[in-house]
Amino acid sequence: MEELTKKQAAILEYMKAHVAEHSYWPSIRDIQAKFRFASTNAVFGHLQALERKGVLQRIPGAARAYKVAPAALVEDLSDVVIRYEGPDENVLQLESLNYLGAIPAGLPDYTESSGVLDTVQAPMSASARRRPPQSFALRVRGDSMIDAGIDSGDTVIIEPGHPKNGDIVAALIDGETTLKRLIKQGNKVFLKAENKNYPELHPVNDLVIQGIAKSVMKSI
Amino acid sequence: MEELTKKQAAILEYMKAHVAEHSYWPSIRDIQAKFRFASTNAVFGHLQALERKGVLQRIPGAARAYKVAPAALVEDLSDVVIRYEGPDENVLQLESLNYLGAIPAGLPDYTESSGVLDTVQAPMSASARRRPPQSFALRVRGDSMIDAGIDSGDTVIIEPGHPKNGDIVAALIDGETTLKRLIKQGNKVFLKAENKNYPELHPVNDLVIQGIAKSVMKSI
DNA sequence: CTTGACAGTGAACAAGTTTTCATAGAACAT
DNA sequence: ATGTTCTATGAAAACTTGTTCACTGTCAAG
Repeated sequence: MEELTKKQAAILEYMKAHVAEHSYWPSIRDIQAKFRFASTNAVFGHLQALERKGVLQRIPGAARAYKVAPAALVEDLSDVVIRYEGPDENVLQLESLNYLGAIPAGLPDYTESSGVLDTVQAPMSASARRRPPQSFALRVRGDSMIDAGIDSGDTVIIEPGHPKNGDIVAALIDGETTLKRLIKQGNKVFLKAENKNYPELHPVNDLVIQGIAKSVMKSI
Repeated sequence: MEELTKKQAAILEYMKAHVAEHSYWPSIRDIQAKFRFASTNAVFGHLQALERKGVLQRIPGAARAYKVAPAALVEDLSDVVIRYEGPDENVLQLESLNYLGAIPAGLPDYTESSGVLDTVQAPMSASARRRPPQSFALRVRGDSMIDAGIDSGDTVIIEPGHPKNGDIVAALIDGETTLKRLIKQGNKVFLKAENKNYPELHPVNDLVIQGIAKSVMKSI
């Protein structure tokens, strides 16, 4: 995906933050004011660029109406990836859920991960972080991760990034998204189901990591 | 809280559904079209009513710009509530986190609760539901709910609604939000910590329920 | 040294939207 | 009977907002 310029990224961030805080999108003039542009057209150009680069969708003619694109998450896994050979019977069946459109703003850095959602209202929660916008949610079907505390019906929040050995990842296998633990032994990569009944390691090739599972969400 | 008329409720529902599906608010004309009004003013009147009744906040003059009121959730618990007498040592300390502004859509009904987030990308997940916009998230501090699988550091998603006996609720006690199980015995109401070490029931008065805990979110 | 992407100004237009005004029937309580 | 609330129409006013046009400048790549 095409890279965003600094200004473009800043504007996109501002827009998301605005939605998060106010629950509605800023107008072009709102953005103009925020960035001290002398012309609305400066903003207009950036919005065009953001749309061209696929990260923002505008609704022509409509006021304060946008969508953030579902974010392409294909990582390069560099040295790791080989080829995938055949379907996996024990894969988790996952439905694709859209991650919540707007992520509340607050602190600018979300490089370090662990927290949840984000803070806006409480000043004391200044240490909270937010998810990168490309995060998405998956609803789990199947029991292959029950030993990791992830049950069928749970929703898993996936974030982009380079997975480390041992991470639980969402991987695209045979056109389907699966959730498993990533195991690296020597120069081989395996996907491991966290279920005593399926103890085997599955060697994989052509692995496309969609993101790293950061948190589970369970209904009470 | 003042009751909504059927039409008002329907319009509010539609608006929420629209935000959920498109990530931006409908215009008055959108609503007019949806309900087959011959005049925009029909909608306008309803919006005024919704604002007057405190469930919707309009931003005067701005297009497609609304907020849903932080849900006047002061339930009537009618026969139930008495008075609160003194601080509770075992309350959960919670930080207030903002719930994600926009919820992806799909189906229009979210009266029945249980699921998580929602679907947009996958057609197969048509059965998924979404949260009411007034939902919010709380980060848990303390261990008084560990027996319910809610640990310190977890994030709990709270939804508005009338709690049933046995529900885990977020309640405002002494100015602080606490998370406990709601127990109704006869005409008395108690808040119960889910921790073997604190087995007592705490009778409460002046109980303000902020919402019902629907799901927990755990970091992996 | 030209080309193209990026960034911006300034003004104006057209369309999208909210808001106001005037008017009125139906249901319902007083 | 009478007022009030809810519902709705129809038209117009007023404002907001996205969009376009013409023009300028910077900077890096080819």
